[in-house]
Amino acid sequence: MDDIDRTLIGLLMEDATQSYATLGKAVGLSGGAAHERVRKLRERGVIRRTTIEVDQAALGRTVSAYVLVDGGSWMGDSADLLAAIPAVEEAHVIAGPASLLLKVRTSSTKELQDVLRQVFEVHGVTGTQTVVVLETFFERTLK
Amino acid sequence: MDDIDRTLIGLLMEDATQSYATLGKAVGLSGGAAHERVRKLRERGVIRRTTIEVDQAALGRTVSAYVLVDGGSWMGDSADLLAAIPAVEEAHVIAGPASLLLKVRTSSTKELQDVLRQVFEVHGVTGTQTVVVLETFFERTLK
DNA sequence: GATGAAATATTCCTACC
DNA sequence: GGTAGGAATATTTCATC
Repeated sequence: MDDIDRTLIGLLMEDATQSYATLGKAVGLSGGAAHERVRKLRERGVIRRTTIEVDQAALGRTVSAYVLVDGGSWMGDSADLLAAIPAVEEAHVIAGPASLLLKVRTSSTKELQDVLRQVFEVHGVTGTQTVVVLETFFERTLK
Repeated sequence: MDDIDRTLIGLLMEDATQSYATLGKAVGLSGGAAHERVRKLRERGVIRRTTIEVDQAALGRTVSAYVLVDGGSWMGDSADLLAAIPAVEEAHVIAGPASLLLKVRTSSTKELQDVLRQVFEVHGVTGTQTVVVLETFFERTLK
């Protein structure tokens, strides 16, 4: 994991459709060598997968919210139960004012309400506090 | 934007290295037709770009935190000032207990402290409240 | 909009350094 | 680890429906 690997990762994050020949040129290697490095980064799990970035608003998901969850036991199957709610994008155990923090994305505030109801059904949850996003300045992936 | 488009988006989110022939077969179209649909989704901005998903921990970013910012004017150049801090992954204007919510990812708590110092330098910021992530159950992209 | 096929480009082996 | 070359595949364009 050297600077060349890090540069390759940065280039692929910007545009994963580039050819290995182009990538190689950018880091001073042959296409084959660049290909081999990327293959190993994938193999080692540094690169998890190649994916597309989708405009969530274009898919109708216009409501974003963060939900602080009180009392949810962070053991057992909480993670699975939360993962089973399709609108929950992230779930973290936190140090601070609550046990869990969720990021939720829905197509309406009504659907958000449904999600909160489902969260309440997770064992041990005693309360939620919801922070609704009014405007997103940016959501980016770090290099 | 029909069900076929939505299926194509879902398939590409899972694996954007699939050939158009494979994608076409999965939705009952020829490779050329699948290609044309994906091209239009890109053109219309529904698909923003093709990128890689990176294991942040493998890059040394092991500390994640959410920062509630009080008093930050959400007008003017706040967005630009926050975007200039490389560790800030997301910045949202929120309705609730604070003006802004940031997601921050750093390689140490010391670096997190530096970031908080930089946030304080943004015009109008009167206070911050930081929620440190202890464990991430999941971070996924919604279909 | 979709198809099928031709032209072009990329990926992915293999052999070698 | 890297290079180089070539066979196998994929992308992209285009005429046609």
